[in-house]
Amino acid sequence: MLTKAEKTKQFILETAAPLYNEKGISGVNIDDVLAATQLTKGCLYGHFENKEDLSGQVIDLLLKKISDKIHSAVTEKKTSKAKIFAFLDFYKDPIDTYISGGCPIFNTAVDADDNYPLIKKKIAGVFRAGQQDLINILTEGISKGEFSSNLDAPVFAFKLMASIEGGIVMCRTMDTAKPMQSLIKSLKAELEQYGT
Amino acid sequence: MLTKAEKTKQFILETAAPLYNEKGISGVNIDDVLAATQLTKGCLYGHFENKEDLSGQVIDLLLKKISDKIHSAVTEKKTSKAKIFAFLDFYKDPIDTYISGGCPIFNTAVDADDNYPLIKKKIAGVFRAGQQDLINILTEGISKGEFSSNLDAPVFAFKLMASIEGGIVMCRTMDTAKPMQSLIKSLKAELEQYGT
DNA sequence: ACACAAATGTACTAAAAAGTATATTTCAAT
DNA sequence: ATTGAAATATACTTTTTAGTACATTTGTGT
Repeated sequence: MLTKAEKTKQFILETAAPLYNEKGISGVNIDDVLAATQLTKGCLYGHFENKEDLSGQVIDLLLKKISDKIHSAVTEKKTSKAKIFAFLDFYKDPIDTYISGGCPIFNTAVDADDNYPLIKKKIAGVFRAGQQDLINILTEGISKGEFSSNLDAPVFAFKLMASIEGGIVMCRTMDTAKPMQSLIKSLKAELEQYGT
Repeated sequence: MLTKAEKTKQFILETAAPLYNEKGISGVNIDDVLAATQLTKGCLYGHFENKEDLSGQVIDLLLKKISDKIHSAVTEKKTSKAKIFAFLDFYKDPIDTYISGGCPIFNTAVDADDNYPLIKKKIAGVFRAGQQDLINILTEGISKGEFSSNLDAPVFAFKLMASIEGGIVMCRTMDTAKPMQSLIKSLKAELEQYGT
């Protein structure tokens, strides 16, 4: 069973997560976290050494949550095509996102670039892992005859991720989900061109 | 002729611009700007009311600079295809960007979302204008017979922007320009499918 | 139920950042 | 060259944010 302290710590992390996703690392301050959790400084600093410690653990949680969620959405499908489609559909609503504030991977990537080299490295790992997952799915699809071998898996995997992530930010800024639907359709159609 | 004060103000804005692009609005503090410009508070506050005023004007400059630069890179080409290619090539080096720190439009978009509604609106305008520019180019290409009328201009324009912007962030995070080259090639090939 | 440790709250200090008052310097018109 | 206004520097105050010391409360094994 989880001890009270462990529960509290987890609660702080979970509560701070959307805050960090919305405001960015340097945009969040301790008082924001205290207000959101309704806890006090003594309590917070009992669980985290300092702000940097808190930030690091919140980012880790954010990245883990979204990665797991995507991974499970994808792996529950059977065919390669269905898996790729599931990945795309995961992002179909860029306004009301899994964690409030957009895609944490991308938000943190922009935030960490030039500022937090350690976190930047983590995100790079997440990007690489994500791309590799997609490459594996596409490659398997090719070897099973689902897709033509003309499909360049690494390039298409990158294109999928880049356009989805870019699309989310654009849609959020313009306050509309519509272009995202069209984008996803277009990417699906692009993949189907390689269908056999 | 520019008065001394106008020159100084411009100098502050130009010097602060890359700082803002790298660190984000809430990541920059006045002392950073003073250090970069080698000026003093008295001078800075002589030209700007407060930090918000400075931030607003810096962001405006960033957006104007990049928009102008892209616009001129595109309009100097003659055919629609060459224009689109010029747009893509503009972003071919995501590491060493026009203004240090990546694409200011995108960086600011992520930064402003959830935090600075006013700036968010400005970026939305920039996105819309950019998309419209691309749509016009594509539509003209269709009417002139350069591209098939099967090409869905708004969707493809959005796809171009989204994937480019997403690609920049991914490349910067992973510290490699290569995927960007492949992405651009792929987008060019995609457009050429509609060639007549 | 008790005791002790773990967890949390309160009230503070320290540090960092923003902003201001005023002195000094520099520029540009006479 | 002189003078007044504009521009800039210096030295401060204020505000905000991070962090700490210690008192109080709460949970848990005996």
